[in-house]
Amino acid sequence: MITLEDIAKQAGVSHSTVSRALANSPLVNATTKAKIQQIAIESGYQVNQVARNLKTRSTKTIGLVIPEVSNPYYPKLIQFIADEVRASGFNLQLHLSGVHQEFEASCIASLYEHRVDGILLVTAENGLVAKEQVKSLSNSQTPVVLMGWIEEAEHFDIVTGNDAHGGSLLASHLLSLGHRQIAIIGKPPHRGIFDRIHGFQSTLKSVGISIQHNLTIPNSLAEEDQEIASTVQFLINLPPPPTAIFA
Amino acid sequence: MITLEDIAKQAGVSHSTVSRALANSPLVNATTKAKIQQIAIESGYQVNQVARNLKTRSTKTIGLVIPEVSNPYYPKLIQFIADEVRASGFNLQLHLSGVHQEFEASCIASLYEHRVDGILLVTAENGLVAKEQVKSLSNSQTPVVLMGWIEEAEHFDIVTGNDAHGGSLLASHLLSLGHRQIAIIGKPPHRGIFDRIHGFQSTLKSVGISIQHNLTIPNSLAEEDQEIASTVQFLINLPPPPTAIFA
DNA sequence: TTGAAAGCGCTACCAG
DNA sequence: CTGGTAGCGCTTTCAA
Repeated sequence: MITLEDIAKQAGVSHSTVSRALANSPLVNATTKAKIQQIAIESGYQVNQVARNLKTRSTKTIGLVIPEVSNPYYPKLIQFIADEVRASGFNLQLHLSGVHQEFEASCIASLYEHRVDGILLVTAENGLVAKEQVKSLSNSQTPVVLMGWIEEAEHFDIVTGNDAHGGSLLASHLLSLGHRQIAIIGKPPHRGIFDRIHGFQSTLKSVGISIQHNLTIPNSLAEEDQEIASTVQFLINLPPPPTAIFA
Repeated sequence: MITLEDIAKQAGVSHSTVSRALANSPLVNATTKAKIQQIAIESGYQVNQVARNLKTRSTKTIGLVIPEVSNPYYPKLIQFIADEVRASGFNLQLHLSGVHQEFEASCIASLYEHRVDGILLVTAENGLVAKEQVKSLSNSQTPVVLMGWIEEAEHFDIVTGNDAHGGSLLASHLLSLGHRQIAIIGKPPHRGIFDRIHGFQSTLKSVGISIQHNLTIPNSLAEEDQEIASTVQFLINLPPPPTAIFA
């Protein structure tokens, strides 16, 4: 492995000068700089980021913890994050925390040990599993941002959708169109949907519309496309049928 | 950031001893060791892998270069690799080289700079873009394994499917079933399929069956499901129709 | 069983 | 403009 020292010898200067030259510092004589850079290229020198990271106390890498990758939502997220990270001149350390986030804690530990400059932690149905770790990390220097479903946001930095508000907006929209007989398909399989339905229903209630249970179809009856089709059929055949369906 | 030295002070020993104790070395007095480990846990010490990597000249991480992640094949690959890497106690540094592998070279450079212990390079339709880099890497200490389509394997370590042989096997199978009128759907959009068709056709030829061009449907006519359906319809209506379709 | 010391390759300070 | 030197935090000899 070729080092700064090797180049220094070849160029007849000190390794400090080489370091400066390769960082394109204006403190180096232009001729010397050119010569050094030339030698560096010819010899195929590649800086040792490990040493640099140790010295500068920064790794220019961010850690991404994501449950899995078979759910197509995650690859999309990874793609976006990876592009952004590269564009900013950072690196990505990827850890899969497992479908049930069973490795979440060890992923975080490993990333901290590698002194990544920041952690992006994507949670899933189980919420934030390694809560204590994240807490102690935020007390340290490492910034952590959570994405996904988090039960209690506490003092964490977090990016998530406001599902309840979304549901509420939907309800307002339908109400403004004059709908009063509104069916609901889908029972909460996980938090986000629960919140959406909850927001939807409470807005309905707030204007005095009571939830009609015969119009509320639990999710278990509407998992497959086919079942959804027949569920819709059933709703339409009701006397009177709903004028709108929230699904 | 808490270091070995901090723990050493607290325990009243030297940092060398702490290092040994945390590595569970038998050279350390059992009582001291227990005490040190206790302090380490209480203080929340986490080893600095950057420093360790510099000293040991090994990073326990492998670099994965993959074109993109929207093609569902790649997430599957990532999942598998990530699991294996973790199971072996390694870390994963992920780089997306871009749909057309436009970043392949810089990905490899970055991984080398980080002194990863090995690189897994997945190529796509463009083949191996950063050929020179890989060559010089294999001359260095960093092992590189290529996956995907590679035009010339040269001296690289490579894992790939034998598409031509696969096509040939398919042909033999159909022949053994007595088929002689065999249609082919799909023109090569990329190398693998080209090879498969080629292997298929040469096996056909080798037993004296000439390729019937009216039975060979170019891919451009069969990209969408719908078009494939009508293509099949067309083939079946031929006088005489093929008895088998290779698609 | 322990500590002192060297050194991984780099950056950055301080003199000159 | 340049070199010497210190030191990032760790592992690993070498002596004691």
